[in-house]
Amino acid sequence: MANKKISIKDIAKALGVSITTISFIINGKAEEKRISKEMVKKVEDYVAKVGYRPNHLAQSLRSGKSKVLVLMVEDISNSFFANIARLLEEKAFKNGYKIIYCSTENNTEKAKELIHTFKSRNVDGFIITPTAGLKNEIENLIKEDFAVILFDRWIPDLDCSHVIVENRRSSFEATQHLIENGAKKIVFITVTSDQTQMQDRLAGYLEAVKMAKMSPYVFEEPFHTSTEEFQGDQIKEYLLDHPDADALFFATNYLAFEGLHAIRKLELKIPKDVQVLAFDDHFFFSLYQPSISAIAQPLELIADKLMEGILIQLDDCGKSNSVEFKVELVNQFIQRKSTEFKV
Amino acid sequence: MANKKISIKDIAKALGVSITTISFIINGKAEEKRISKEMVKKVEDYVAKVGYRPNHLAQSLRSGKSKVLVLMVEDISNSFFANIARLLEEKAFKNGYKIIYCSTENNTEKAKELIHTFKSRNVDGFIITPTAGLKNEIENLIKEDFAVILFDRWIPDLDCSHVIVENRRSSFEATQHLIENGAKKIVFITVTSDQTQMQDRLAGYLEAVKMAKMSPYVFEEPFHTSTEEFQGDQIKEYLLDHPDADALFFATNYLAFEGLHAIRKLELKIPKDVQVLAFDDHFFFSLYQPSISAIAQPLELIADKLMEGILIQLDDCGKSNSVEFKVELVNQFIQRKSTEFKV
DNA sequence: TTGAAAGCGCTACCAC
DNA sequence: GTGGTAGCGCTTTCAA
Repeated sequence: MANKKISIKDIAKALGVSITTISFIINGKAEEKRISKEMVKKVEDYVAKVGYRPNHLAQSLRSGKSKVLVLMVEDISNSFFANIARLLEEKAFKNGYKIIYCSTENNTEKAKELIHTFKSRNVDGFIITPTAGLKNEIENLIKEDFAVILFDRWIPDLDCSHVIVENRRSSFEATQHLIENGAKKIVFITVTSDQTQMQDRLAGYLEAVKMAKMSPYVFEEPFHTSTEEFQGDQIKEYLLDHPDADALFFATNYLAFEGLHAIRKLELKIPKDVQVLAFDDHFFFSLYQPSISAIAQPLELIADKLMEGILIQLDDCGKSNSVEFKVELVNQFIQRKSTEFKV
Repeated sequence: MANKKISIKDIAKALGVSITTISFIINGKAEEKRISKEMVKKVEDYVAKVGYRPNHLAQSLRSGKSKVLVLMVEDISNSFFANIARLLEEKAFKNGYKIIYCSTENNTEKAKELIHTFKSRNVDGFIITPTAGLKNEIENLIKEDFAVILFDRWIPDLDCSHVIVENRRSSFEATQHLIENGAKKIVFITVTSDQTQMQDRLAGYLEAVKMAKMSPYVFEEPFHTSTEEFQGDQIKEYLLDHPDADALFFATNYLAFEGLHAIRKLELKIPKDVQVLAFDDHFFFSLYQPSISAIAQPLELIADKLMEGILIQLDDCGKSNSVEFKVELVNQFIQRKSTEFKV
């Protein structure tokens, strides 16, 4: 059991057979290469007996393929990404691929470094939540015929497969919902970011507000992701300055958590004093009291489409660059107590 | 920019220099090998110009090392693991290592398969939340001189480095806290699992209850992890059968979420009707109303110790097996409103 | 039906 | 100071 490592060569020696033959058998090409049944059996038995495992590294080096996909997300501790990761891994596994994840922490330099590392490890494909700074790297990946697919956001002026959701539309409709509920002053709370999904969510809000001839109120926090402290003091200050705000629309769920802290500190009642709504659902929202309305992204479907999109590229290796795989999925609005119609 | 891939050989040809020399320079051995300054400059300039990147795959194949560590957790979408993952990644990066994660989903077969895959990809070390079924695989990893460190739980009868927390003690003290608050019937809610951390948490509870001459009440759900639905109906049934339960101690935070659902459905008041306490803090607990007391594990420290422990093995390559690195860290009890002293 | 051998890109020993 | 070359373990073409 502790035989350091047994290679194809050792087997060849032990069995007095050539390396080639063994390689064929191991790779299921026995039929094709018309190798005798006895030979196959002999080799297979021996392989099973010594517990031989081919060295993937060497296989990759030789073949240029690795059956490994990389998932690069902004922050793996964000529940949206963590869930996508889990779903993707499952699906990849079924298709014979391994997934390895890593977090870019929205650090373009780190992301570049990671991309180079993985490139030189012959991974077959990349699933990425990109930052704008990654445009060149991604372009190169495509040029060099790696399978690439983006999600959550995409990069303008870059022709690349992606899976996103209807950010603008959902945001628009959700805002209208608040308006129908009687909101007069809706504040959109977001972070500074030029990422497309954030821009689209904002756009949807602005559009709905404009259509209702209301004034827009946008509060923008400095960029951060979910992992920081959720104290919400900045939002609290904003609300103190805008005591007549009667609805808050949070661009992400972690912003909503901060907002809930702020609301609590100010002892505001939801939805009586303020309605609350968030983009991107979280199990938390159904448990909080009152429960929080949210726009739920179709996680399972996103993962499905990502696999589908990347497999297309992986399969027809080479001519893939022409493939158009740009998917925009529908979200589901989940109304809960925080936006209940005011009687 | 789109030069498919440029290898060390191409450089050698272009510069009329030998491969060896280039390899030395690239690997910072120019000094040691006393290579002339001009030569170094010539090569470095060219390397920079063409953007040459060494092929890690080939390096690993040759050297047997990869500077990659694998983090295998039960479920990456569980916030505890996701946070550890993020912290570890950061620390690994600083030490020149890459981390790749994967989820075992508590599936021993899948975990074995993953271990084999990574072994044959020459990863340098494994950081694992093991299941009992993994004992053999882990033993082999150690025999084969991979760096290995376990966390969250460990495997009895297996001599392996690990980083865990004081489960039993924290559980004991937390139970006493409930008793001091006047609880007469404390229910410990857990899942069926022989994992050491779960057993220890249970043991701590039992000990404290026994010492107070109270009867233990343990409700055990079938095993599951955080990703399922949080409806809490089983807990609700249990509580209906035990209407006099006046304190609930949840062995994990996701169980607490289920419990909170149940409590809400039963319209019980926290802490008046039932006190609530959970092992493993979650940002949710400080936001929920009333806020929920919890035993917080020292995430940052866990990640630190894991890196420290695995680096020891990585550094003194070979004789590492004798190293004893078994750490048990102290948790922090965070009292919140859900266990406030009853007046 | 099987085998020899080239070579993926790199490291490192040994020679000059 | 610099270069030739033998592999790391595997796939695959070509030959026998």
